[in-house]
Amino acid sequence: MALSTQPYKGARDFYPEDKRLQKYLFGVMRKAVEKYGYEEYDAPILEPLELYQAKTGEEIVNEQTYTFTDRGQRQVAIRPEMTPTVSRMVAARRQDLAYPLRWYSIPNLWRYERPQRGRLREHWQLNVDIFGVADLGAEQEIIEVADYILQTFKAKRDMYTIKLNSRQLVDAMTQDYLKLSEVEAFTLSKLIDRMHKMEPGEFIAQAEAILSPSERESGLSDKFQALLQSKTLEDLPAELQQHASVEELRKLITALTNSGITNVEFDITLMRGFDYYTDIVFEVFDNHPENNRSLFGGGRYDGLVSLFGVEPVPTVGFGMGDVTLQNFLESHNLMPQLYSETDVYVVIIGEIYAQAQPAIKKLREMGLKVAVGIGDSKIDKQIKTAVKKGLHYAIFIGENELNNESFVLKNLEGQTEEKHSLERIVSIIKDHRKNR
RNA sequence: GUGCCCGUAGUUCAAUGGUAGAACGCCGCUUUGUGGAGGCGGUCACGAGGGUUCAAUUCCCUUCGGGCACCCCA
Repeated sequence: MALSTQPYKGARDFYPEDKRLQKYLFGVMRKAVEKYGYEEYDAPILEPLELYQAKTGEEIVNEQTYTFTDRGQRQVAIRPEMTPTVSRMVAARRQDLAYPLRWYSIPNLWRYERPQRGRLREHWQLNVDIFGVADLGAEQEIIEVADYILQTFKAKRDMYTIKLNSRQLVDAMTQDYLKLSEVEAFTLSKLIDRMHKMEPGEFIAQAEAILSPSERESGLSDKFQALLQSKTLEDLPAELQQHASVEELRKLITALTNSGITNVEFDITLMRGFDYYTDIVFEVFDNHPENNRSLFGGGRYDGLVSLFGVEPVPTVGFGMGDVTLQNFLESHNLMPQLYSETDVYVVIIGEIYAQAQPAIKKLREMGLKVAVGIGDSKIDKQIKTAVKKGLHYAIFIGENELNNESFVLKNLEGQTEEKHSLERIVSIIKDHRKNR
């Protein structure tokens, strides 16, 4: 029985053309976030399991995290997300760092799931966080950065919507306004998270199941449903309008709108999966009918750093997954044509490989990325190889060329050939590289 | 973990209760200093196991693999 050539379930092989795409995506991300002064960090893919047990969210830790016991009997997890790790790093140097801290990373993360569209077991996720800013300026900047990245990918505003909510508003709603117990409030928040995926009747039935009999009788269910109909902050009941979080959301929406980000809206049903969010949360939704889903999101998590026994550090951040981003870009036709890194293929004619070396070396010294047709004596095969690799140019080097110091430059797309000196060839190819 | 769909050449697909075809690809030849056109030739497949049957790639079951949705989430 031969070995399988398939990659591990839910993980991807990156062939050169795939890696090229990944490099493009990551390159755009890096360039965008660095424009805002964010610095790259990294960390191990393995962490002690208990790092995730405190705040990540029950299901993710218990059922979706890859774990094993190492030879020293330690419980080890393959990181399912980056936020606990970066919080650990900040806590470790809590006193030494220059706040506000602007950090980013593009780690690969693992979750044991059944793969499907937009979700695999291994994915790469841009994590962007700002540490040490307690006021709304942090949310504003983080959302601006998130938006800027999409803009850099040439997305238009009608392609996506940025939805905002506040965990504090949700708490005020469930605990103060509806007077639910903490357990009921938590269960209800998870249910609200799924509201848009359910039939209204089904949703009501499940919501009522959470409430106690006396709560049902006092008409709480109606009150609750009316609440969820709120499409804007102004639709909220007067009692809730007084809550500080409403004013915060209002300020944030105004600030973002003023800076040109007009596709933001309040969404009372937005929850986010992680338990560590403490205040404002946001999520970016794809508006494309074929890919109508959450793309990525984030929010404020002021309590994580202090889990490591140091003074709290207020934090806002988000994580953008590569798989969903790719779906987004494909749905909206925003994927660019990508080319090989290699500039030119040298076709060797005859047994002159050794004699051709100085010319090849010169091409590289003058700045070209040069692949040489070794291993094949036949010219047609060498040309075919270059075409198949998607290169634009081939240079022929044979006895005549070496004697005359004039080389045939073949444009593999236009099927044209010109004879030039090496210097001239290099400048032609460099021009082409610049313009594509 | 639950549900639905699907496993046939390298790839995308087809047909059939009597052991399979195409397209593209690949290899060779078609002027041994020129590819992508055309021509000729060639290469390569029924995921695995069991059952029903005279006979299974086809029907049934199991298993493995893949896809999609749910759960959850990026």
